[in-house]
Amino acid sequence: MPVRQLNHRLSRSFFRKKVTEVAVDLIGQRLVRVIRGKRLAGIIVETEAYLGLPDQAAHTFNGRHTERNHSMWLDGGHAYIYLTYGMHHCLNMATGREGEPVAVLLRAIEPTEGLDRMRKLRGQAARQDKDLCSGPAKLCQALAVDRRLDGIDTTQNSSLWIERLRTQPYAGSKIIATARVGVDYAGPWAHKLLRFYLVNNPHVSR
DNA sequence: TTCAAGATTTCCT
DNA sequence: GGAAATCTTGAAA
Repeated sequence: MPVRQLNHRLSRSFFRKKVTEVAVDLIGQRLVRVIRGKRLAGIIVETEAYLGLPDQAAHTFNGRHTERNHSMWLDGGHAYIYLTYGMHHCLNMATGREGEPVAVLLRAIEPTEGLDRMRKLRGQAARQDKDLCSGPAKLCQALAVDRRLDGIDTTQNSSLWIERLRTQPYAGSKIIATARVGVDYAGPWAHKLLRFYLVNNPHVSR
Protein backbone atom coordinates (compact mmCIF):
# COMPACT_ATOMS: atom_id res chain seq x y z
CA MET A 1 0.00 0.00 0.00
CA PRO A 2 1.34 3.45 -0.92
CA VAL A 3 1.85 5.79 1.98
CA ARG A 4 -0.45 8.79 1.70
CA GLN A 5 1.85 11.54 2.86
CA LEU A 6 0.65 15.03 3.49
CA ASN A 7 1.76 18.02 1.44
CA HIS A 8 2.31 15.82 -1.60
CA ARG A 9 0.65 16.15 -5.00
CA LEU A 10 -2.62 14.23 -5.21
CA SER A 11 -2.20 11.13 -7.36
CA ARG A 12 -4.21 9.52 -10.14
CA SER A 13 -6.00 7.15 -7.77
CA PHE A 14 -7.45 10.06 -5.78
CA PHE A 15 -9.22 11.36 -8.89
CA ARG A 16 -10.41 8.00 -10.17
CA LYS A 17 -13.01 7.69 -7.44
CA LYS A 18 -16.68 8.57 -7.89
CA VAL A 19 -17.04 12.22 -8.89
CA THR A 20 -19.23 13.16 -5.92
CA GLU A 21 -16.75 11.51 -3.56
CA VAL A 22 -13.88 13.46 -5.12
CA ALA A 23 -15.86 16.69 -4.87
CA VAL A 24 -16.25 16.22 -1.12
CA ASP A 25 -12.70 14.96 -0.55
CA LEU A 26 -11.23 17.98 -2.36
CA ILE A 27 -12.66 20.30 0.29
CA GLY A 28 -9.85 21.16 2.69
CA GLN A 29 -7.04 20.24 0.27
CA ARG A 30 -4.66 22.84 -1.14
CA LEU A 31 -4.71 24.14 -4.72
CA VAL A 32 -1.24 25.26 -5.84
CA ARG A 33 -0.11 27.28 -8.84
CA VAL A 34 3.49 28.27 -9.56
CA ILE A 35 4.20 31.35 -11.67
CA ARG A 36 7.82 32.22 -12.46
CA GLY A 37 8.96 30.26 -9.40
CA LYS A 38 6.47 31.84 -7.01
CA ARG A 39 3.83 29.80 -5.21
CA LEU A 40 0.21 30.96 -5.20
CA ALA A 41 -2.04 28.69 -3.14
CA GLY A 42 -5.23 28.34 -1.17
CA ILE A 43 -7.45 25.84 0.60
CA ILE A 44 -10.38 24.54 -1.45
CA VAL A 45 -13.61 25.55 0.32
CA GLU A 46 -16.27 25.02 -2.40
CA THR A 47 -16.76 22.51 -5.24
CA GLU A 48 -19.45 21.19 -7.57
CA ALA A 49 -19.78 17.76 -9.19
CA TYR A 50 -20.83 17.35 -12.85
CA LEU A 51 -21.95 13.83 -13.60
CA GLY A 52 -21.58 13.52 -17.36
CA LEU A 53 -23.97 11.90 -19.86
CA PRO A 54 -27.24 12.03 -17.84
CA ASP A 55 -26.48 15.40 -16.19
CA GLN A 56 -28.35 18.15 -18.03
CA ALA A 57 -26.13 20.78 -16.41
CA ALA A 58 -22.89 19.18 -17.62
CA HIS A 59 -21.07 20.23 -20.78
CA THR A 60 -20.88 16.54 -21.67
CA PHE A 61 -24.63 15.95 -21.29
CA ASN A 62 -25.90 13.33 -23.76
CA GLY A 63 -22.33 12.50 -24.82
CA ARG A 64 -21.37 15.90 -26.18
CA HIS A 65 -17.71 15.87 -27.13
CA THR A 66 -16.39 19.12 -28.58
CA GLU A 67 -13.09 20.93 -28.88
CA ARG A 68 -13.89 22.94 -25.76
CA ASN A 69 -14.93 20.10 -23.45
CA HIS A 70 -12.43 17.46 -24.60
CA SER A 71 -10.46 17.55 -21.33
CA MET A 72 -13.53 16.46 -19.40
CA TRP A 73 -13.17 13.10 -21.16
CA LEU A 74 -9.57 12.60 -19.99
CA ASP A 75 -8.33 10.40 -17.17
CA GLY A 76 -8.83 11.58 -13.58
CA GLY A 77 -6.44 14.33 -12.51
CA HIS A 78 -6.35 16.25 -15.79
CA ALA A 79 -7.41 19.90 -15.72
CA TYR A 80 -10.51 20.95 -17.65
CA ILE A 81 -10.45 24.72 -18.12
CA TYR A 82 -13.08 26.45 -20.23
CA LEU A 83 -14.11 29.97 -21.12
CA THR A 84 -17.62 30.93 -20.06
CA TYR A 85 -19.67 33.97 -21.04
CA GLY A 86 -16.93 34.72 -23.52
CA MET A 87 -14.65 36.16 -20.87
CA HIS A 88 -14.33 34.14 -17.66
CA HIS A 89 -12.34 30.95 -17.11
CA CYS A 90 -13.44 28.07 -14.87
CA LEU A 91 -11.16 25.33 -13.49
CA ASN A 92 -12.28 21.72 -13.15
CA MET A 93 -10.57 18.46 -12.30
CA ALA A 94 -11.49 15.51 -14.51
CA THR A 95 -12.40 12.47 -12.43
CA GLY A 96 -12.98 8.79 -13.10
CA ARG A 97 -11.30 7.06 -16.04
CA GLU A 98 -10.45 8.21 -19.55
CA GLY A 99 -13.65 8.22 -21.62
CA GLU A 100 -15.79 8.95 -18.58
CA PRO A 101 -16.76 12.64 -19.00
CA VAL A 102 -17.23 13.72 -15.40
CA ALA A 103 -15.50 16.51 -13.48
CA VAL A 104 -15.40 18.62 -10.34
CA LEU A 105 -15.64 22.41 -10.67
CA LEU A 106 -13.45 24.31 -8.20
CA ARG A 107 -15.63 27.24 -7.15
CA ALA A 108 -13.70 28.90 -4.34
CA ILE A 109 -10.49 28.75 -2.32
CA GLU A 110 -9.28 30.48 0.83
CA PRO A 111 -6.01 32.11 -0.28
CA THR A 112 -2.99 31.24 1.88
CA GLU A 113 0.14 31.94 -0.20
CA GLY A 114 1.07 34.67 -2.68
CA LEU A 115 -1.79 37.03 -1.80
CA ASP A 116 0.21 40.03 -3.02
CA ARG A 117 0.48 38.54 -6.50
CA MET A 118 -3.19 37.53 -6.46
CA ARG A 119 -4.25 41.11 -5.71
CA LYS A 120 -2.33 42.34 -8.74
CA LEU A 121 -3.87 39.69 -10.96
CA ARG A 122 -7.39 40.41 -9.71
CA GLY A 123 -7.22 44.18 -9.93
CA GLN A 124 -9.55 46.80 -8.47
CA ALA A 125 -12.56 44.57 -7.92
CA ALA A 126 -10.79 42.71 -5.10
CA ARG A 127 -11.08 45.18 -2.27
CA GLN A 128 -10.83 42.58 0.50
CA ASP A 129 -9.05 39.24 0.72
CA LYS A 130 -12.39 37.45 0.58
CA ASP A 131 -12.91 38.96 -2.91
CA LEU A 132 -9.77 37.32 -4.30
CA CYS A 133 -10.89 33.73 -4.91
CA SER A 134 -14.57 33.51 -3.91
CA GLY A 135 -15.92 32.29 -7.25
CA PRO A 136 -14.87 29.98 -10.11
CA ALA A 137 -13.76 32.78 -12.43
CA LYS A 138 -12.23 34.84 -9.64
CA LEU A 139 -9.92 32.06 -8.52
CA CYS A 140 -8.81 31.46 -12.10
CA GLN A 141 -7.95 35.14 -12.46
CA ALA A 142 -6.16 35.20 -9.09
CA LEU A 143 -4.04 32.17 -10.05
CA ALA A 144 -3.53 33.15 -13.72
CA VAL A 145 -5.31 30.03 -14.92
CA ASP A 146 -6.59 30.04 -18.51
CA ARG A 147 -7.04 27.84 -21.58
CA ARG A 148 -3.28 27.47 -21.98
CA LEU A 149 -3.39 25.07 -19.01
CA ASP A 150 -6.40 23.14 -20.32
CA GLY A 151 -5.72 19.40 -20.52
CA ILE A 152 -2.59 19.31 -18.35
CA ASP A 153 -2.04 16.32 -16.07
CA THR A 154 -1.90 17.74 -12.54
CA THR A 155 -0.64 14.44 -11.12
CA GLN A 156 2.62 14.81 -13.08
CA ASN A 157 5.13 17.62 -13.33
CA SER A 158 2.98 20.72 -13.92
CA SER A 159 2.63 24.30 -12.72
CA LEU A 160 -0.83 23.58 -11.30
CA TRP A 161 -1.75 20.81 -8.87
CA ILE A 162 -3.51 19.92 -5.63
CA GLU A 163 -1.69 18.97 -2.43
CA ARG A 164 -3.01 16.61 0.19
CA LEU A 165 -3.52 18.28 3.55
CA ARG A 166 -5.69 15.57 5.08
CA THR A 167 -6.58 11.91 4.66
CA GLN A 168 -9.56 11.98 6.99
CA PRO A 169 -12.91 13.75 6.51
CA TYR A 170 -12.50 17.48 6.99
CA ALA A 171 -12.63 18.36 10.68
CA GLY A 172 -12.17 22.14 10.65
CA SER A 173 -15.76 22.90 9.78
CA LYS A 174 -18.93 21.20 8.58
CA ILE A 175 -19.37 20.48 4.86
CA ILE A 176 -22.86 21.17 3.51
CA ALA A 177 -24.45 20.04 0.20
CA THR A 178 -26.81 22.29 -1.81
CA ALA A 179 -28.04 22.74 -5.37
CA ARG A 180 -25.45 23.91 -7.90
CA VAL A 181 -25.19 27.58 -8.87
CA GLY A 182 -26.34 28.91 -12.24
CA VAL A 183 -27.93 25.74 -13.60
CA ASP A 184 -31.64 26.62 -13.43
CA TYR A 185 -32.02 25.41 -17.02
CA ALA A 186 -31.05 21.82 -16.13
CA GLY A 187 -34.52 20.46 -15.30
CA PRO A 188 -34.50 17.93 -12.45
CA TRP A 189 -30.71 18.18 -12.32
CA ALA A 190 -30.96 21.80 -11.20
CA HIS A 191 -32.06 20.73 -7.75
CA LYS A 192 -29.68 17.86 -7.02
CA LEU A 193 -27.35 18.39 -4.07
CA LEU A 194 -24.05 18.46 -5.96
CA ARG A 195 -22.49 21.64 -4.59
CA PHE A 196 -20.32 21.27 -1.50
CA TYR A 197 -18.84 23.95 0.71
CA LEU A 198 -17.58 24.73 4.20
CA VAL A 199 -20.27 26.24 6.40
CA ASN A 200 -19.52 29.78 7.53
CA ASN A 201 -16.32 30.09 5.52
CA PRO A 202 -16.10 33.72 4.26
CA HIS A 203 -14.32 32.68 1.05
CA VAL A 204 -17.25 30.66 -0.33
CA SER A 205 -18.88 32.30 -3.40
CA ARG A 206 -21.78 34.74 -3.02
C1' DT B 1 -26.04 31.51 -41.94
C1' DT B 2 -28.25 33.50 -37.89
C1' DC B 3 -29.48 33.52 -33.15
C1' DA B 4 -30.05 32.84 -28.27
C1' DA B 5 -28.13 31.56 -23.98
C1' DG B 6 -24.68 30.05 -20.98
C1' DA B 7 -21.11 25.94 -14.74
C1' DT B 8 -19.82 34.68 -14.18
C1' DT B 9 -18.35 39.05 -12.58
C1' DT B 10 -18.37 43.93 -12.35
C1' DC B 11 -20.10 48.42 -12.37
C1' DC B 12 -23.86 51.59 -12.53
C1' DT B 13 -28.53 53.23 -11.00
C1' DG C 1 -31.43 45.34 -8.38
C1' DG C 2 -30.09 45.36 -13.44
C1' DA C 3 -27.21 45.53 -17.53
C1' DA C 4 -23.11 44.83 -20.04
C1' DA C 5 -19.06 42.34 -21.64
C1' DT C 6 -18.23 38.72 -25.49
C1' DC C 7 -16.67 33.41 -27.11
C1' DT C 8 -18.68 28.71 -27.78
C1' DT C 9 -22.31 25.74 -28.99
C1' DG C 10 -26.50 23.74 -30.60
C1' DA C 11 -30.79 24.65 -32.67
C1' DA C 12 -33.55 27.22 -35.92
C1' DA C 13 -34.07 29.27 -40.42
